[in-house]
Amino acid sequence: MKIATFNINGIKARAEALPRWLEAAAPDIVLLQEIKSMDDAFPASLFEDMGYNVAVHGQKSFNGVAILSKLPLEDVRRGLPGDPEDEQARWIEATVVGRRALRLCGLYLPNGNPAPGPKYDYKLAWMERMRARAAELLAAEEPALMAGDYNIIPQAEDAAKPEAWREDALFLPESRAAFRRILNLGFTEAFRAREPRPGHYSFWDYQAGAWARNNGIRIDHVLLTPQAADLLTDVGIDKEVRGEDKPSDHVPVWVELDL
DNA sequence: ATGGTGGTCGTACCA
Repeated sequence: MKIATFNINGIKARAEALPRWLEAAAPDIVLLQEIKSMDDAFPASLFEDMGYNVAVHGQKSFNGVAILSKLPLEDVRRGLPGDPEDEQARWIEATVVGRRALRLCGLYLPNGNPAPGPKYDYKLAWMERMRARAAELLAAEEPALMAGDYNIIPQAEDAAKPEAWREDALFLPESRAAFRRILNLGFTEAFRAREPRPGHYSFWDYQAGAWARNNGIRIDHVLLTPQAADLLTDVGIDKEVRGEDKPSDHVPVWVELDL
């Protein structure tokens, strides 16, 4: 079962590129971020016509996450627990059942810039809430994954020019430590586990010819519980998508699970 | 050399 995460940077702007990639890559499940759409404006029928079930947690103009799945989506939950006053749409969960059940968590972690400042405080607080939910997933001792745009460059080798990110919220030591606090609860970072070599990126800025210069960063990640990691057979980044017409600034990152 | 591009909404904000 092929499960992908893809920050599409606006569903309206990606109305051609996203279906094109779905046809080519044929993922079973896709966790989408930055749909920048309200629930009722999301073109669910476009994907339903391609055989996907659709669950949306939308927001006007900003953020927004969704799940496309060829398997039925059960027990859908929207929003990251822990702060009832947080209205930003950055978290969605659902369960799919193959040979066994898999809990899916799709996330769009706050960017946090500029740091320091209130946006950075929000990022760190959000990550602490995520850590609590992550601990619950581990305690269940079942296959589960958390995939999405983490807005975290885990290590220097995950950036073409790490020095350029030294003071950025995506690479600050406190950001990376918060990411490790989640990871070190017992998750497997799927791409790193299967491809330890540097030079693999999932985001290239639209500005300053970043794609042409391969000035990228790896910030889209798939974290697996041990029971999901047992099922991992392959990983990949579909970087060629970045060079096609009207691309997102992110590309799909995927895992293959023997589910 | 502190620029540059893109999406969404609406003439500003976010990344």
